[in-house]
Amino acid sequence: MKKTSAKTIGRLSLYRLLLDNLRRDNGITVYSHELAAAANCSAAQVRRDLMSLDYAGSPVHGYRITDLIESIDNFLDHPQGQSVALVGVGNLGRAILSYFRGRRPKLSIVAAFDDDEHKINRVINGTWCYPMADLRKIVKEKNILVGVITVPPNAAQTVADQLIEAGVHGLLNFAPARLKAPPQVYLEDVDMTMSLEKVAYFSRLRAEE
Amino acid sequence: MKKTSAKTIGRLSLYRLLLDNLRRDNGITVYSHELAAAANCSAAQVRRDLMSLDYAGSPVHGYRITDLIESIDNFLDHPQGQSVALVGVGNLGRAILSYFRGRRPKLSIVAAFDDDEHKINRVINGTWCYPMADLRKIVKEKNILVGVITVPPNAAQTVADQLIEAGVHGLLNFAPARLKAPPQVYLEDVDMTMSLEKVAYFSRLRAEE
DNA sequence: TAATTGCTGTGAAAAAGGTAACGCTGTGCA
DNA sequence: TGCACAGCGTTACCTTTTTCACAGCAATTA
Repeated sequence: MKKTSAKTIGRLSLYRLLLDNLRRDNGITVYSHELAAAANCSAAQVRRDLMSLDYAGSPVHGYRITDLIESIDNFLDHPQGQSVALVGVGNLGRAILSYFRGRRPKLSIVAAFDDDEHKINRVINGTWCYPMADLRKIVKEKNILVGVITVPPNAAQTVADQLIEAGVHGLLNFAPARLKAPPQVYLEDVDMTMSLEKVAYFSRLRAEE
Repeated sequence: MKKTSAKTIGRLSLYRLLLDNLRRDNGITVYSHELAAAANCSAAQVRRDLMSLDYAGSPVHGYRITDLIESIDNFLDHPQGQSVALVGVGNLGRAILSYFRGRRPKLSIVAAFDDDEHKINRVINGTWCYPMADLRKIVKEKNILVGVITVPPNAAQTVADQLIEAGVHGLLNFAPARLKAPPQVYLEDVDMTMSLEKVAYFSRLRAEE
């Protein structure tokens, strides 16, 4: 069994989203080129990505939407579901709590953490907010493997260390800082400044033509 | 002159952030391997990325921090500054308005748009919020080249079309949907669901070892 | 002065990622 | 029936991106 690249994993997640939309519109089957058009990529790309799954489409009818979704679910999701913790209940943290609320049945933010007395020990945007001091205990209790970091950049590394020490194996970092983590921890940065500056740069190039 | 890849542009933006931190800590010079350590990449990568700039480091002292920052500024920023519009002042939109507020002098969100009567015609998180009907007029008036989309997914394409029609050449899309845009528009998606699912997948793999 | 050191810039090699092409299969139609 | 077709899975190829390796250079040391 050969391992699947992070890019492919990302696209599988995207395909699932698009397939959910198609199913909602009462679609039954879909061809690779249709999925490709929806995903802004090539049909060959789609077919290649789907090779990671143990589901084969029909050359005649394409892929059965429900079956394909189920295959992606089996591949991406943990059967018992996975719990996520979010640290830093500021503007961005709260927005993300709302954003993910109910989005994926098998992957939900089950605990938020902050230091602010006005935020702790109550429900914020649907999620209970604990004090930072309880982080280790709750992460272990709830068997949390994934941490989302939405604290200011100068606090990000400390928070990451605490999460890792508590047993987390994946971090999604929204703070504009690069974190150090041991190799057994998967680290993904969402750097909005970087993204915006990229868009600004290329929009200038395109506009000049 | 050979064109610079999107990945390199992103890393240049990252280097600038890291260099700003170093300068704040009274650093004078920096070696490629130091910058690489801070950026979680290789020294060769750093040196190659910096080849896009017309600034050369000294083999003995490395790079002068202020000079390097200035070179990146010259390369990435529009000399007169660039204006950005944000559409969709929900939870995420407001968080992003706060997030970017004052972060980059040459790149600022100068207008927000929404349809909600409670949000329009007033300042929200430091930015004036206009009704959607004024989008075309304001974008042209303020010479806005970049649009940030933080509306629900079913409205995203319509908003994108309006922005493009108004003359925008770059879109930063936060909605979980893939947008269609002509080739003269640069399109970047920030897909938080995808990112979280990627982290969840790999955290599971790492934890199993 | 001559040898040594450590880092830069850059060509060459390697790895990763994406595309094109082909054999295969089941269907529709003459 | 037999032929053309359309799309899948897969391999081979090509492009992009990253890493390796080394010449060159200024300071330092002997």
